[in-house]
Amino acid sequence: MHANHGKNENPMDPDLTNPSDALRTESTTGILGYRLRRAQLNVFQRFLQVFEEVRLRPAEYTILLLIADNPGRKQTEIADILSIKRANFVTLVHGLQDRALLERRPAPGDRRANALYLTAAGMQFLDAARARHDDMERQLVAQLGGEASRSQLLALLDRLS
Amino acid sequence: MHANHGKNENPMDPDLTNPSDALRTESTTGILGYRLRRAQLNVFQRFLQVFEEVRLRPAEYTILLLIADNPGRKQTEIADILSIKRANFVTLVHGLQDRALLERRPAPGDRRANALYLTAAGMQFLDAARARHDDMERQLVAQLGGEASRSQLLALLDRLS
DNA sequence: AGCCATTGCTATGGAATAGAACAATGCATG
DNA sequence: CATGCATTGTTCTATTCCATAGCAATGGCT
Repeated sequence: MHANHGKNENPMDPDLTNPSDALRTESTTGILGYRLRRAQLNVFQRFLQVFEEVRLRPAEYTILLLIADNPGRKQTEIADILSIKRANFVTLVHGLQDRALLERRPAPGDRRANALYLTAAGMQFLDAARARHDDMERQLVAQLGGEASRSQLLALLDRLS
Repeated sequence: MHANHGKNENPMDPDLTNPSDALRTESTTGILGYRLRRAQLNVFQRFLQVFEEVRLRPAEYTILLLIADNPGRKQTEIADILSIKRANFVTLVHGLQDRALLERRPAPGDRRANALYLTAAGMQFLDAARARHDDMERQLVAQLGGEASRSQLLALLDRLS
């Protein structure tokens, strides 16, 4: 399909125009992983900018979202869904707890586990964050070319997950 | 990986508190950045597995590809294209040079710069890597549902980069 | 009671990424 | 050609993310 190897393209046009010309990047543009990473980095970069003001990072945002929709779940459950190791999840949860955005209450029936809940401040904070994020998402959708493109992209990404 | 063990399901209490029920994840499934990250992590994970045997990481693969298609370019040029900081690029290039896959020759006309070239071993190594990667890519395309889906995905990712 | 799994946690290491600073060199302009 | 500024490769360092190992407390099963 695209196994471009070494020299090819147009043999009549041997690139003798400029010594410090643009580089040839065809070999990377066909790599799905590379393109995925570029796009993901770009989107995350925008997220970091938008949320720098409120000091919220992508992982933290998804944690708050999940707890909001699943109050009372154990740390491990939330961490597993997000594919975050239990060990690393501790720091994240403690950070959010220190900011009084969530609570760790003893889980009923299991004295080992912590049940996670958003505080009132946490819910309020999350609402604001959601609004902020919705704005960002709208920009991305506009960049993609519309809602249809967005769902198309999500469907394709789903097949890679 | 392993979900609930399915041993807590008593017919007596169906879902009063849903102790080990599936979590609600709708809030995250609509987030482009989140989905991008999941897919990218998955693809990278596969790359790492496939290339563990030959000890090649994604960044190194793209470096070799770019040098192969642009021999004699300066480090900064290659690094810039890949959005790798000059400082971090040094380690990567030195590692590949230590493995005799590439050479840093003095750039003609600029005694500060290094011109990068693949060695014969480097080209041979890259050819094998390319074959290995093409196999992986074919698997991904199959997962996506065909070549049309692949180019569609690439086009969409392009709008986010 | 005994054994194993799970939960939250600490400690630690590796890898990616970013910034500061520096010597050598290039380059432009006066 | 002298001087000031920019660039190149480099080292050092800090931060963040991610993975593993291990531990005390607890749960659950037999």
